[in-house]
Amino acid sequence: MARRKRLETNHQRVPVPTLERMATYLRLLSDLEAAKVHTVSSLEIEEQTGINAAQFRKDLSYFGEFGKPGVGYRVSDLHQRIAQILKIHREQPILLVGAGNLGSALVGYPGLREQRFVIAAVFDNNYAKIGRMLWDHEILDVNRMKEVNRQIGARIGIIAVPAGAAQEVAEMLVDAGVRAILNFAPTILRVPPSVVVRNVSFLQELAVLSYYIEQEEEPLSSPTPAASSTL
Amino acid sequence: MARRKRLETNHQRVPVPTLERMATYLRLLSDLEAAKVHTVSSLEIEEQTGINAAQFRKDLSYFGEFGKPGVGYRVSDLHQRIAQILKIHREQPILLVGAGNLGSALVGYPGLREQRFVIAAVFDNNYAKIGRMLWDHEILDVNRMKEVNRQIGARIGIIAVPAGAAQEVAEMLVDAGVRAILNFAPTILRVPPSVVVRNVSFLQELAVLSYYIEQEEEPLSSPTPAASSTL
DNA sequence: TAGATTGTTAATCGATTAACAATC
DNA sequence: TAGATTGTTAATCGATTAACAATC
Repeated sequence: MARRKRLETNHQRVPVPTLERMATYLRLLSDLEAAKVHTVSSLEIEEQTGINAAQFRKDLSYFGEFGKPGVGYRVSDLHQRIAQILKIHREQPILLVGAGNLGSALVGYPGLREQRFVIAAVFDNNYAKIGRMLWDHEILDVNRMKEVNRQIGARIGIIAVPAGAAQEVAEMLVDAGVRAILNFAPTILRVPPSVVVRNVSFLQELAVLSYYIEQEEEPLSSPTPAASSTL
Repeated sequence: MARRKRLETNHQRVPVPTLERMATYLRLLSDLEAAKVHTVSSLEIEEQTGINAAQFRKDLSYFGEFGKPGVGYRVSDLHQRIAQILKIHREQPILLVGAGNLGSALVGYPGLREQRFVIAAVFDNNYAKIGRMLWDHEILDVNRMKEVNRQIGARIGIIAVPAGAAQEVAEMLVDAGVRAILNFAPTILRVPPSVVVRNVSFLQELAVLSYYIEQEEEPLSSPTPAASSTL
């Protein structure tokens, strides 16, 4: 029912799966660059990622022309242009809310910097934590978020708080000017249509994996009724 | 090209998006149960999750009949049956590889237990870490994985190691009997077709979000244009 | 019974892939 | 030039949603 207004002005609406793959290509291209490979073809991309070559070319076609027929793609060019498309060619500041275990792991994750994401401020609502350090960040009071972000101008926020607090935090982030939220809490967030949310839920991922596990009739020691018929 | 043999025998092949949503329904149902709600209709599910009511009913239809026309679904029944479908109705042991920040956050995450996932063993290859404790787990030598898993019989493994080590770890997990892998490393894993992999890549998620950020012509000092037209 | 809501079929929509003319 | 590989159109596939008869 809800006819979502897409926030991008672009040429053509880019499918989300395409964007996800763009990030994959970017990573591969970094590796190739590091390996001093100068040129790739779409078929080589397919071999290395498992993503169909036509799919790759189609994905790129949403953004322009990138290759030379008969030759392929220059690795460094393509890398740079994709980085530009995803807007990670320059530093992107991020607000992190939640200074627990997960928050700590995120701040300490070196991969972020590699892709030019910078955690610019860390917030928590726990007075026992506020004022203490998380790595090289002082943990700030969540209530200072809006004020602090006037300086930073971050457009991306990460929610790493328990499910019960997530909705409230989302609203604070939006109020502070954030337009995109990465949500680690297992809750469905309600935000204005102009704000994009993506959820990272490893519980959900585990549940999906769990489904695929063959139900090996129990390492059944003795009789153990162990209802069998899976049907 | 690669015609993937699906490992499930089931009636009909269940779409992955359906499985992902099943996990969402499960979570919602837990909340409803806690709130002492006894019955839900598909329309109420739509209101609370944003997932189309027809979609919900279609999703369930892959697994059988769950509701009463004119009435709806009994929350507790539905919860239990979905848990059974996803095989999280009983404890599911997991092997965790990588005792770094991320691994630590995972072991310390209380949500896992709530969904009956149990991290049964933690491995690392760093001799400085092996033998030390991560929460209540002794960190074990990766090379003991196969041996240790003979006791545990875990079918699910989590990879929380740097990208460079991920492929090797994946192979060790498979060798140890794991059939499903949750991969946090930013690499594409190559595994036998009988093994399922799901990737959790928050860098990728951030990259996707980043794309959607309006490119506000730099916070260029004074006038603050504050670009409005979302169109 | 009348009203509500299911389960399922059919229609729609969108994403993936194959095929090929254009071009280096 | 001949061979390779692109960018794009058309064909296929699969997932989402609307519609409705069945049924509580």
